[in-house]
Amino acid sequence: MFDIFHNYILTKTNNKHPLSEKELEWIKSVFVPKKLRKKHYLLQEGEINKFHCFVCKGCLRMYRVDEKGQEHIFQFAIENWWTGDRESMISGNPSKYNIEALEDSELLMITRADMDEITEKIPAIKLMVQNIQQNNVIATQNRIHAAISYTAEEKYLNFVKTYPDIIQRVPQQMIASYLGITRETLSRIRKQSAGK
Amino acid sequence: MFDIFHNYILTKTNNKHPLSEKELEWIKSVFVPKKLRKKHYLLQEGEINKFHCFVCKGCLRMYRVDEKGQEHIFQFAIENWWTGDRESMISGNPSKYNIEALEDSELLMITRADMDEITEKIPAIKLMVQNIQQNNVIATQNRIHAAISYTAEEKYLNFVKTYPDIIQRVPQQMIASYLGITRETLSRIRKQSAGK
DNA sequence: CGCCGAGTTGAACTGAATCAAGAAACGTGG
DNA sequence: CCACGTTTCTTGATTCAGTTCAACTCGGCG
Repeated sequence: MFDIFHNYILTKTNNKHPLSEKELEWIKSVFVPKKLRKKHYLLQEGEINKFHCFVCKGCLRMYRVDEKGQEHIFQFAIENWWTGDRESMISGNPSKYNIEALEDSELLMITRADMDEITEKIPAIKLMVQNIQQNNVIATQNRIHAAISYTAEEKYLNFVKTYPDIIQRVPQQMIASYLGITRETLSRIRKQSAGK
Repeated sequence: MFDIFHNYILTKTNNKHPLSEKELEWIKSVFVPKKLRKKHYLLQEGEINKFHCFVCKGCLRMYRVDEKGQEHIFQFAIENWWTGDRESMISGNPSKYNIEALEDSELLMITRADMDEITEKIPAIKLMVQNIQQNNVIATQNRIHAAISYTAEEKYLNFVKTYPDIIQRVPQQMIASYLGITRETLSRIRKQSAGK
């Protein structure tokens, strides 16, 4: 499991800051491996999110249930993604989100304090975190633009283009939920725009 | 102008890391003051965004124009907010956004490199940046939730609650654009839900 | 004083939601 | 490996929230 993470760090840092033996040991000591079976939960509404979670293997969804009982997916996380409710982690308040494994998954978990410390003290991690934050800013900016500007069809086509690897792994209805449209609408869109 | 910024830093850091004379001087040397008249632009589509901009006074909007000629507002910025197209800054690509002053405004601008440096070397700034990033993560998470879950009315009421100070300063139609609804719909919502 | 941008209101229209019913696809246990 | 139940996807009919188009009001500014 740490091989995957190690590799991820190298990629994120363009091998510019290879990890020393010592640093690697330290990293291994602060991350907690966790296996999560399909349909099991990493976080449930009402709990306080204490960990950043790196996905070595598998697929998860982070979603919220509104007053009408409707589910809304905030994020999918597959290999080499991070998940966790950042709001709960930052504020210390109970989370409004659930994080559920859609496949059997393998994770590496780390507390916020440990993460802050290794980020501060290991150059490779610092670079990695910067890289993640930047990608996140861009992705977020684009997601908001899509949400307020696009039609249902445009939202779907944009998603396919942006996350081709996720399309194949998660049920349609969850894509619909992520996009803020109904599964019926998505089904019709797919039929109608097949081959575009 | 720097008084306002200095105050802002103190607030953001709970006075835990007051700035030394030297630090203040340094800060003054890397920020460039800029006045911008109403309807003038801080950034136009196609330009590369080079600066982080802190708003000391005034009000701006950051928006994008889609293929159909429709404007979509990504952000409003009033006193004590930061603005700028982070995507363009990070990627170095031409921006798809415009930033326009809605009122006569006074800004403090700083290049990314300078910002990175003072963030690294001045503890108060580091704390401030962390604080901003955290607020940003939370605000963003909530905005996405609102965009994919709420009805037009809920979006508006949520906006009023979240940004009561902005409501009074910007035209209705721009609020509508920010929320991803039409000005007519917003007008009807306001009439119908008056007093809620 | 006249014009222009902002906001409102009405009527017609439409994209997407809702409701309902089947058809595939999938996984699990016998 | 098949049979059964469950979940996912599709399709149709209907409804509705929100858009579009158009006309009109209001307030401010030049």
